Amino acid sequence: MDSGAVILDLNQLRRSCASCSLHELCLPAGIYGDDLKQLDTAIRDKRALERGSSLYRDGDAFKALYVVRSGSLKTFVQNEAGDLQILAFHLPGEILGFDALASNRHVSQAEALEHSGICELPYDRLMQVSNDVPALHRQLMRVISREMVAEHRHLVMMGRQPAQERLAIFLQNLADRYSRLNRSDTSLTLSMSRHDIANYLGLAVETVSRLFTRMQETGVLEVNRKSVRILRPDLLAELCNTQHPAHLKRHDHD
Amino acid sequence: MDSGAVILDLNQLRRSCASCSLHELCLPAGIYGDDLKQLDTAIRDKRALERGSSLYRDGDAFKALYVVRSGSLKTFVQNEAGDLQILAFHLPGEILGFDALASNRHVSQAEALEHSGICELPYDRLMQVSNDVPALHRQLMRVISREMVAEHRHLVMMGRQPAQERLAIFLQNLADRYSRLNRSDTSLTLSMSRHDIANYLGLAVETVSRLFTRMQETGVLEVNRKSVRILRPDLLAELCNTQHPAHLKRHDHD
DNA sequence: GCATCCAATTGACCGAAATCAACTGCTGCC
DNA sequence: GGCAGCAGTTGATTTCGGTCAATTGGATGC
Repeated sequence: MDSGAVILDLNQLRRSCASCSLHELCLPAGIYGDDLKQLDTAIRDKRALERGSSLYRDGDAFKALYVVRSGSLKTFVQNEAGDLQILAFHLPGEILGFDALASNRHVSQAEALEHSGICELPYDRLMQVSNDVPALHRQLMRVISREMVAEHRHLVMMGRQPAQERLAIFLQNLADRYSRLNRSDTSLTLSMSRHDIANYLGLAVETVSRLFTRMQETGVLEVNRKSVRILRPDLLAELCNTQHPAHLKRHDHD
Repeated sequence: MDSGAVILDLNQLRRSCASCSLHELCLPAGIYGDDLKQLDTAIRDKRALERGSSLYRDGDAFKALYVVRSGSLKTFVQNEAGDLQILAFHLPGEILGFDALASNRHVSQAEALEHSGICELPYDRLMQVSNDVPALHRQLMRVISREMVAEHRHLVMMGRQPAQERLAIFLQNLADRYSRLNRSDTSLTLSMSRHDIANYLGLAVETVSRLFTRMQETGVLEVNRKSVRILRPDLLAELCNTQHPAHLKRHDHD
């Protein structure tokens, strides 16, 4: 209400990249000194996003890339027939919006899974800065490439893995990313619904629910609604790689 | 054998971007005049690739991006457990190798499906040129983004679509790309095996075979080994979008 | 505090596609 | 020319995960 609150909010949001705790995980990785200061000028802060509200939608004009500063989001596409596919869940430090580079329109939607803070990187500013800072361009490409590689993993999972492995891989991947954020990698708080998990994994909600139960019964997890504790990381790792049918494996290559 | 043959071969391969028939579909799209000449200096020609031989493999150091000039390739990943997933089939004008930008190593393999010609774009030269030609950077990002969007479509297919739709979508997509190359979009010559198609679609070979038979029986296709004629494009389009279960559709978004 | 609503779980049943198996027919090689 | 070997097809059977249905239980609101 009063201007004090506004200033406080701005202080919280307006922080330079150099002092941001996500520094090493975010776009600035590998960019230093004056270059980093210049990058700072390209970053516009963005108000917080409430759970369920959208950062961008399918068809929106491309204006900026976005970095998750806090909270989490999901991105998804919908085809003409209306089927919805979740592409990814995004944790702090991760960059969204690359889908729009091709056509200057977003072809997916990004929605907050919880109260989240976002840094906005207006694309034209970013391009201006990267004229002076060649490293920025390379870093941007690296980040996109990283995202492509992650998508490849998703694709392998969807094409080849049975249900239990999918969930195991999903949980392990989340745990890995949590630990990179210096959070516990054995005690996860899932910000997405079972429905979202199921959709992301290409499974039915019921299957995901049953798998959670089964993994709890076998002592791998302790599940309590959104909170998942990994009791046996070793067993979870095993579940990620059980043997499956031969025809899916490498054929004659090599 | 004689030097005449060598010169002919070089003539065929060493052609500037400006005169290349793939011009408008390839990296040079949107780059003109002197900029295009400069881009030309970054392009090293590459010998032809025989069917079954690899352009790069998992673990290879990243040196260059590659453009398919003629023929076709498949790219695939293999996880630790050995399951292989084909990521894409690449037709003339398409660019490969972006997966290596993230880590400076390829994390996938590219293999020729038939005798193919390749343009090599050494990455350091490309970066040098793009310092002078800002449009090149943007174009590169656009191309990567386009690839990401294509991967999203693949992901929707894998996660949500039943078998017949997958094959229909695959064929229609191929037909579209053929027509952009000014080839017939009703008469396809599949350079990949049934095995490859099945793997790409996340299905068993037998399922793919049965689907081809069924689509022939219903008069949609005329199939003869590698050659597929689309008799009823309208029916094929319908098959791409039949109705499926409600839980996969959009939930409350909007 | 209680009613409503929706997320999540659990159970029973079903079906699409995988697996297993047999066979056909190219293709290439001696 | 004939045979080996593999790609592809076809059929029978199984199975994993989806669908349908009922129930639980945590939140939210009055």
